[in-house]
Amino acid sequence: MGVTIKDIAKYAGVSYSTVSKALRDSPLVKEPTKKRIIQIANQLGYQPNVAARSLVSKKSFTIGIVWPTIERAAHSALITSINKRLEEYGYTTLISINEMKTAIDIFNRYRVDAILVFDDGPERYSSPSSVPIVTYGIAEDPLYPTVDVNRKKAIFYAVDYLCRLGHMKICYIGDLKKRDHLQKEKVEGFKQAVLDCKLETFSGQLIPVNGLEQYDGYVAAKDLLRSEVIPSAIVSGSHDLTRGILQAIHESELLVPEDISIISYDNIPEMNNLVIPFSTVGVPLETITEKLTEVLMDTINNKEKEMSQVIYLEPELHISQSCRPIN
Amino acid sequence: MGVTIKDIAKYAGVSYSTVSKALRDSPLVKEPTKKRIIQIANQLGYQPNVAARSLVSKKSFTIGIVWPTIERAAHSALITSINKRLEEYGYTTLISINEMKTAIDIFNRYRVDAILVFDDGPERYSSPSSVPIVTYGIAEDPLYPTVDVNRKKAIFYAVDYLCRLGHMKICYIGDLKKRDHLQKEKVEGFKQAVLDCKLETFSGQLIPVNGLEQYDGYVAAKDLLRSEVIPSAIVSGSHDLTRGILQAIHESELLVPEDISIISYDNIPEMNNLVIPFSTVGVPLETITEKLTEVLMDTINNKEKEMSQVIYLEPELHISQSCRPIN
DNA sequence: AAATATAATAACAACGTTGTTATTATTGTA
DNA sequence: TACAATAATAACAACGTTGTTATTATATTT
Repeated sequence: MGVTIKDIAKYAGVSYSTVSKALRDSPLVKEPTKKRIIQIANQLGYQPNVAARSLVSKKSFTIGIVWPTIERAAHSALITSINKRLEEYGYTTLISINEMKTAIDIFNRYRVDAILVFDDGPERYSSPSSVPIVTYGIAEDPLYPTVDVNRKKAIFYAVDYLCRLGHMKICYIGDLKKRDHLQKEKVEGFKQAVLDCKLETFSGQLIPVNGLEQYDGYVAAKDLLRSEVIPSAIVSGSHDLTRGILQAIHESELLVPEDISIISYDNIPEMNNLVIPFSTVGVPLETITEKLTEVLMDTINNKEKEMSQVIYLEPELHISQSCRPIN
Repeated sequence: MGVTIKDIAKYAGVSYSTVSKALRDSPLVKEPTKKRIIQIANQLGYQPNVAARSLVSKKSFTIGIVWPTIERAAHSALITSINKRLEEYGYTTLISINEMKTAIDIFNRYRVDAILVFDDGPERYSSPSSVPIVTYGIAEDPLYPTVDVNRKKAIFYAVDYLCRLGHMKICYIGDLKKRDHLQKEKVEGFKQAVLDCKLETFSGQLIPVNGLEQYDGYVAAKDLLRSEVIPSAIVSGSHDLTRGILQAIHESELLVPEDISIISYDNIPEMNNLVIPFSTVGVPLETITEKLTEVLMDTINNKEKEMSQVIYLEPELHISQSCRPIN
């Protein structure tokens, strides 16, 4: 069925080892021969068999991405970006949407060169893996080398910015559950900022959501707007929540930022596709991409020793049009 | 690095071929030996090397999914469903988000058993592939066996339903460009229904969008609501557009379905997460999953001859709360 | 022109697995 | 007890590739 180097060899009247070398552009084969072989290979539609190649060379030039939360839009932009970046290094990415443990097993069977795990959610299994793993997500007590965002600082920056604009009554909408470390950190950042900036504290300042989907944000914001104390600004815990919050606000005939200011965690291109370009706080997509790619390459090239186990990325404040000063 | 059957063999004091048979549960190896070997394999964290296995057996039990339009939310639910269904057949799925041609090449190198292409968009390349390909999408002049939705009928049903509710002034929001066959079909269904149901025709009845994202729907609906002729009902060309349309409607302080009825193409679970549960027209997710899985399995088992090149799925009307009768 | 150095190609082992064939151990039968 | 029949295990080739080693063809030196 598939064309092999032996087919090419027969066709070209050379040995198959010569074909192998010719296709890998080895200097050990004469230029005209090389050219002729490549020509024949193209003509026959040859595709190297990854299985055979990686069996002997122990390299697959493939990175497995574990992405169980396929619905999370925030990640699709990042994955697209990483895929493109890795391509420049000659690496291909393959994605599995199975749960973490299963996906890691699959990629181990495929002997990919490294695995990148998008580690949302509080469930965590350590899976025995002979393939090196890098995670993007939870830095607390990491099972593997991890790239993480300094979420606490991110939310701190958000509040600080609003404070500098003159806002005194600020709410946070996000996951308040204790067990989810990712979300907990953000809450801590918020509390810290409220304290440091000497802002008002009031009951109902921290608004919980049931999940991290758009709808959860909608419901939470709806509740908030129904209450008597309406803040002058809201900090939203994630992109998807923000969309829901916006929905609720529009239904209440309020305008952003005239009537209420919002700033969102998550710094992805989609933030500009909202009704108004959004002010955000978070690590720019390219920065995450760069760092993750770098860590992956270092891991593959056995530079783990020189790497620290956890890398924190510094968030940035991105000012756009969703917040206005209070006079 | 990785544990091989030879390691297990050494450990168990048997030949590696016995290990191979034991792990594949062959009757040729004695029960106690088998048990002991499996025990050791687990203990050592053995993962079979897919490369070696598929090299000799010419089977990988893997299906490659080509999904260049990773951002399209509508597909993520379908892919999740298919992944789960194929698992029941003992197949693993791997996803590539590279452009169609590249992705097909990659999966050919990996010698997956079949490739499933999500073929949105008008750009189409035929790539030489020794691995069988099935596409979900464009049935017109298909390059490979294709599963498609009868979109024309779907939109027809939508209009017909609105008509039976008494609506006379109905708009269609969607892509009107000539070159995109997927979208063109829907427009045809709309025109046909308007004719057959003897509905009003008026200028501005067909509202074009620039893309298929939420924002495109928002802009289009915004335009519509600014014009003097506001219809009593809207047919939306896709889930993402619908979200945008809803946004615009809420901003105009109109209510669905009290002030305006909407029905949307696309029949995915997310439709229930909108502000109100949505009436839709389309093929239920499970039906698509079932058919795609069936076609993939048939393709792998060389039953192409018995298969027709194009399979049209029949859409269904799903009535929920986004449309109301006109009295 | 013969001997040697070098360039080009061919041959072969290895990677980890499976399926087939060969060998050895254990029965059952006369 | 000896012999065949069968059960259990071992040995080996093959899959398509790469890297190393062996062979042959060509160029260089004297």
